[in-house]
Amino acid sequence: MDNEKKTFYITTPIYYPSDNLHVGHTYCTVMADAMARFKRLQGYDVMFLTGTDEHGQKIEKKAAAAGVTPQEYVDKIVAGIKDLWKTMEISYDDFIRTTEPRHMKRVQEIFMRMYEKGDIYKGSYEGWYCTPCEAFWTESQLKDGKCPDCGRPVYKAHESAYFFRLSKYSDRLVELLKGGEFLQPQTRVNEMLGFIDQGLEDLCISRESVKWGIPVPIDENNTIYVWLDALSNYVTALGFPQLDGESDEKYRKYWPCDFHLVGKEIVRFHSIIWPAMIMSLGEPVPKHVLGHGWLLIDGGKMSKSRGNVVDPVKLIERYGVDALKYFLLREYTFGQDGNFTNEVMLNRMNYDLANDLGNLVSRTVTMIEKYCGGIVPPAGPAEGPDAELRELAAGCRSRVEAQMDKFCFNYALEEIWIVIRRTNKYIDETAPWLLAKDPASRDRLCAVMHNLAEALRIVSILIYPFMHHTSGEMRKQLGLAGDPVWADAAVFDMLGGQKVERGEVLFPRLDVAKELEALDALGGAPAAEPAEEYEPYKDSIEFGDFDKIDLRTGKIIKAEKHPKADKLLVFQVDFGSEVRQIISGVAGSFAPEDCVGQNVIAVVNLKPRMLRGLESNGMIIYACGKDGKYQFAETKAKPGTIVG
RNA sequence: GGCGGUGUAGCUUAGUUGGCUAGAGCGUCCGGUUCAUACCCGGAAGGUCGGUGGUUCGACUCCACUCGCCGCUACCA
Repeated sequence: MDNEKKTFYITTPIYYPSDNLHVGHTYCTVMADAMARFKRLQGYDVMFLTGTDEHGQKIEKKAAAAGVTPQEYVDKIVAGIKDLWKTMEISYDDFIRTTEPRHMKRVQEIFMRMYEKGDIYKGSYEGWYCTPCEAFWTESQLKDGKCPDCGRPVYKAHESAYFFRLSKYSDRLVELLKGGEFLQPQTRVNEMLGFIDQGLEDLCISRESVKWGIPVPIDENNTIYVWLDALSNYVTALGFPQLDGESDEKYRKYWPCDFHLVGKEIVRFHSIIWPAMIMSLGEPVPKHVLGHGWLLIDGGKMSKSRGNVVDPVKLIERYGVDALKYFLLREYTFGQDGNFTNEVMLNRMNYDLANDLGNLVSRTVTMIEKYCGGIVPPAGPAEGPDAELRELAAGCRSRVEAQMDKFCFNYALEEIWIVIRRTNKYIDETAPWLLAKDPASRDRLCAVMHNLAEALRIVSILIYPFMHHTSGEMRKQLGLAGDPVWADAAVFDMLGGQKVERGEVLFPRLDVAKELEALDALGGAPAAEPAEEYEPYKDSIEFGDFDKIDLRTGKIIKAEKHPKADKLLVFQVDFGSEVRQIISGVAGSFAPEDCVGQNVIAVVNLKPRMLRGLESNGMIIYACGKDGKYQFAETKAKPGTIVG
């Protein structure tokens, strides 16, 4: 007998537990959860994986600063993350931590397989490293000389390391990306193709300096670097590679993955590096990678230092899991950035949940109690708007499916709300309170009540993947037993004889002005004291190294935009003995005219360098904030003075 | 600078291969109703579909140029 259900494997990224998570992380996980619940309801055998990426230098340093071991440090934060998912009722089937033995030993095995295949070789690495992001960047990737991801300073690091022959897979990756629907949204495909087009460099996959990581099996001085370590989680959690005495049954069952849900900032790793690794292992590549957008606050990225982090726990405490999940899934379009504001959220909760859905349930149950003794009547002959309501409600299921297939949670919910709004209208059209006054319309009144209950029953099934509490509460109030069955959502006239039971208000109406005030007071308060994160000092150097640098004061006597580069300013700097041309990438921070007359400190013995056709002879010293804005290092000394 | 995307009512947005009076939600104004969480229902106002110029019998939909924003990438000594 072959009754095996179709499988569905979906993942979130594994989060980096250096801090607690915010609504942005929650957003991604909520989408994955809704999809997982939806697929289960449809009858799929679902595997929903999330987890944490726990290695790396940043954790090492954070732990040291906190005076605990890295393991203790991550244990604590991971416990917090699991708590959050519990609060959010995220229905993951497995939670993988990269510090678990099941993961670590398999990553080592993966390393060995790739090594033995000749896809990993030893070399030496030099690059720019961003500690907070745990990322190496090539010179060309830096933005204003800083980490292109977080805008913080990077420093040069070099050491012996192992490399993955990423370049070898260029052609196959292009084929994969062009092939169809591997990566969505489509605009990301162009970006990735453009990236590959410029030539893929081999990827450094180990680090000498980081101790907190999985050791390279053949070299105790190296630990495996984040990509190989973290990305592998999607298969190690399933038991791949198969190890002695352990089962890889799940791998054989669920791989290749149906959907890797990731933020747009890590699309590249998931659509280039990860498939290349899988290709190297000779295994089938994942079916889809989906890059979602970010939740922005006031148009900017959510970040601790900006003090605009939204704490999901506080929102849940105040409004409930379902309301928050509904808002996140309804308001934003998959793949696009969305602006998060408390006001938009509160309005959504009021209009859609309290006014439309909550109130509809309330008025329906009340009327059935009042007019029908609390018992849902059987179906009656259809008349007036009945047919339209039935058709709309019963047909909604397939429309929801169509939207969910495209990960369009917002449109799926919109489809459901069309039914809800139509049902509200149906009450007005049929005016049960008038029917109730005339004994002759008794049958019609019952038929109307039946239809209302039916519409709500269907809605209770349709919203289950998104708001299972609300679904349950609705079903309780409608006197429905058992879990929702997806097939039942396409059928009308199932009810008759159930005892309804008026319950609590599903979603209380919120006083928006009052709530806004309360939320502000809760600590959304901007940057009261944005826990300033300072960069760790670089490794110490010999005095001799420092003494090689010749620093002098100078005065800018002329400043203009570089004609062929939008980020560069071309300065003429008077050093007393001579006037030199120095170019800096600070066009984003200063208007040229404001720079004239500015005293500066500059390195004067740097080798001259051509920048877009103009020579730069030296380097001006700036202070650079985390916002990427530069400030001059002030001096009052006269031009030409030695700084040291 | 290169490549890609995007710009539709106050806000968020729908608009398959070009075709009747460009849809929807929220907001605004007017009206209706009372079963309900001062909710719900109806109606109206509001868009020269970023700008200019083309192709076409006809363009929000195609082409060119242009402006704004966004992403990837490059210059940042």
